[in-house]
This record gives sequence, structure tokens and C-alpha cells, in this order.
Amino acid sequence: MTDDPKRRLFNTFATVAKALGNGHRLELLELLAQDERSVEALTRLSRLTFGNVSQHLQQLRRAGLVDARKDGKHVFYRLADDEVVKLIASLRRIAERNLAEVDRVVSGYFRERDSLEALSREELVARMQDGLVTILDVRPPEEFAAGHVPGALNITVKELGERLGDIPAGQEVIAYCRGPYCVLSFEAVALLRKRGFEARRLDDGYPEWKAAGLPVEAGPASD
Amino acid sequence: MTDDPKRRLFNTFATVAKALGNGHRLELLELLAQDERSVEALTRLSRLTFGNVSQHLQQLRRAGLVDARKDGKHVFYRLADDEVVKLIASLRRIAERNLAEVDRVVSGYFRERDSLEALSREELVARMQDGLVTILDVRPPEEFAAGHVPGALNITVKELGERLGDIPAGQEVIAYCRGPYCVLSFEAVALLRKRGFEARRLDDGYPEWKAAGLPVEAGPASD
DNA sequence: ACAACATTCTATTATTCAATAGAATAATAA
DNA sequence: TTATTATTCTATTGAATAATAGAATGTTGT
Repeated sequence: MTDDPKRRLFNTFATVAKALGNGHRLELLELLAQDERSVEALTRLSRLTFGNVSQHLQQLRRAGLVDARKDGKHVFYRLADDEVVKLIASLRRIAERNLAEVDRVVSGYFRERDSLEALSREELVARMQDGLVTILDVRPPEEFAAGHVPGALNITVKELGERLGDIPAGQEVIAYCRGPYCVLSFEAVALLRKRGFEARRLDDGYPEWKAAGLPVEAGPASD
Repeated sequence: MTDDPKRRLFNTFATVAKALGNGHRLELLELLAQDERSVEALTRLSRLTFGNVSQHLQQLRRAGLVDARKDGKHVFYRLADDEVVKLIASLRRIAERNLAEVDRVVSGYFRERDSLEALSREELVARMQDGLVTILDVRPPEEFAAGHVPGALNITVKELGERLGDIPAGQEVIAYCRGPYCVLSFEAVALLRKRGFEARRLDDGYPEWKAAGLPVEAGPASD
């Protein structure tokens, strides 16, 4: 099209941005930020048709945002790079700061956000060194097994009511899940507080933790 | 459209990405990363028509990426936030790592890149503390005046040949300009080396320096 | 008030994109 | 081999986007 190198670079960068410019694709990327998944699994987890998911994934692949691996009948997709999580986080930050729309949605549906006094990753790292916190991962066991914050306890929100006994008393609980807008940790903190625990949320989730290069642990649930 | 809050958020984030999904708009953002500019100035600097520039700017504004200020007959646009520079840098990093196209363009037109041994921001900060480097800003004086790395000398590539005497001998020169793909600093380093100076490039430019929160200085050229 | 200028708005057209359905591949199971 | 399942590819439709030209708005200078 053009042969001005600067322009060609801008156009190439634009193709990456274009791939991010669709809500469904961002949703797929969020799902992939948890763990690699097959097209079938992604179809189940999103509300799209099979063929449509496949096409979106291929756009993401052309843009270099995801990679694919074939295993038997299944094709497993995963993020090409942890930098993708950072890119999306950067997108989110700009949207949060500069678009009133985000405020309205967030304050409408995630109202307790501030009242639950979210903790930053840095603060959590500091607390972990002191060793006086219980870290609670409220995601499903499969996602936990694919990777989690070292030493975290895995109890889903559903089980939480019956497993309060597994949580060490007397020290603060920090709950996290899939990301900044994942409601699971909000619910967990609300429940824990009602039952007398001192509990707070991590202000984002596992993918951001991993992308930041902080240590992770993998394997089956630790209980 | 939908009232699933998660989906509404993704759609909102997607509108920001969509605004970035066009080479011309990325070019406008790069120009704005230097300094605020009027629609007229941007029309001159890009190869777009006046009306088209205006429309692109309005898309950028709707996406919360730029702000506008009216002064007399002119409307001046500027980046809404330094985070925008970081977002674009993140986009660039992913494109560089994962798309062969970028490699081809970069190695075709910016071949000397590696041979000129670019220096990172962090390394430059360390060198500045030792005080044994000359920092050379090769951008036009207007851009220099709008903000530059503290202590930098402003000499454009055009003047450089006749003003070598202004450069302290015996210490390394670090040149920078508008960003990682700005050719000015490549040319400056090539010229300086030919004339016997020890010279290297900063691996990105002023906008990235500023966005990283490093100290900046403003005002007329320091010579 | 009028003319000149910078900018935005509107309408039009060509291009690109999203979603759907159905055909084509490719791997496994019977 | 045939059937089954997971996935990709192709074609089609309707929707969104980009570029252009020209009208409308608003500000400054006379």
C-alpha cells in the first residue's frame, strides 16, 4: 500500500490494536489469560457460536496476540506472551481514567469495590514476606491447578460457607480471582466479613500477578 | 445492547482499542506525544486532509485518548494522559515480538539499529548520575522547548555538522529524538561516529522518557 | 456588520468487519 | 473403511468505518 516505513509500522501496530477492538475478542483473551483452552471450551465459556469463536481466535493469532497448539482433535489456544495481559491492563487503565461509561458500569455493578479496600500486588508481596496473611484463591480448581499465587488456599465461593474452618483464624485473608472485575473475590470478601474474618480483595487477579513476573506455583489444589 | 456488566466493560475497552486501530490515528498520537498541536498543524504534519484529521481527532477524543483546548480560532489537541504513550509502547512491544512484518520493516529501514547499540532509559539515568555523558536532543527547537531530558543540548541533525564544536570532547554522546523509530537520532549517531565521537542512541525517545515519570525540563534551547 | 479563517458537522460512497450457515480437513474410534 | 468429532475455510449478508466534499458554526480583524 504505502512504502513509507514509518507508515508501514503504524499500520502493523494498528492491526494489533484492531484485533483488540472487539468486546468478544477481549473476553476470549481474558479467558485465555487464566489458562490455555480449546476452541470448544471457549465456545462453552463465551456466548458465541463455535465457528465465530474460531474466526475470532484466528484474528487474534494473525495479530500475534495468541498462539495455538494442536493436541489430537483439539486445538489449544494460549496468550502469545504475558505482555498481552499488560497491554489489556493498560487499555483498562485509560478507559477507567478517561471514560465516564466505565465509572457508571463499575459503580453500578461493583459498588463495594472501594469499601472492600482492595490491596495492590506490591502490598500483598510485602505482607507475604511478613507471613501473616492467608491468601485465598476463589477460582475453580482447574484454573487454580494451572497456576496460582504461592501458598494460596483454593476454596471456591460456593464451598466457602462450609469450609471456613480451613481458614486460619486471627490473620487477615486476602482473596483474589480472575482479574479486577471478577466478582468472585468481592463475594468471598463479603461473606468472610459477615462471618467475622478480617478480609480484603487483591485489586486485580492471577493473570496480572503472573504478567508482573511475580512467582507462581502450579499443581493440584493444596488441600 | 447487552446488560451483562462484564460485557459492557469489554465493549467499552474495545472502543478504546478501536480508536488505536488505525495507522493514521497512531501517527497523530505520535505527533501529539511530542507536544500539543492544532488541527491545522497536524494536517501539515500528516498527509491527511483537514476534515479527515478533525474526524480522527474526534474519534480519539471519544475514546478518551486525547483532550482538546480551544484558544482563539485554534483547537489544540494533546494526549489525555501519559499512560497513552505507555499503551502504544506496549502495542509496539507485542508487534515487535510476535509479528514478522515488523522485523522486516525495521531491519530493512533501520538496519543500523543494533549496530548503534541503543541505550535504555535506565542506563542513561545511571550515566547521568555519573555526569560523564553529553545528552543530545536532535528534535526541532519547538519540540525541545516543549520539554526535554534535563541538561540536554539541542542541535538538529541539519546543524550538527557545523556545530560539533559545541559538543564537549572526550565524553560519550547519547542522542535521542521522538521515539524508537525516529530516524533523526540514527543519523546523528552515524555522523558523530564518522567525526570521531563516541556516540550511541537512546532506544526510545522523549515521549517514553516523560511517560516513565522521569524528570523533564522545559523552555528555550539551552544554547 | 462583513470577510477571512479554523474547525466541526453532514451526506455520500467505497471498503472493511461481524455473524451465520454450510462445505472442507484432519484426527480419532469403531 | 466409515463414522464421529473438532476445527478451519468459504460465501453471504448486514453493519460499521474511512475518506471526500461541501455546508454550518464560531472566532477574529476590519
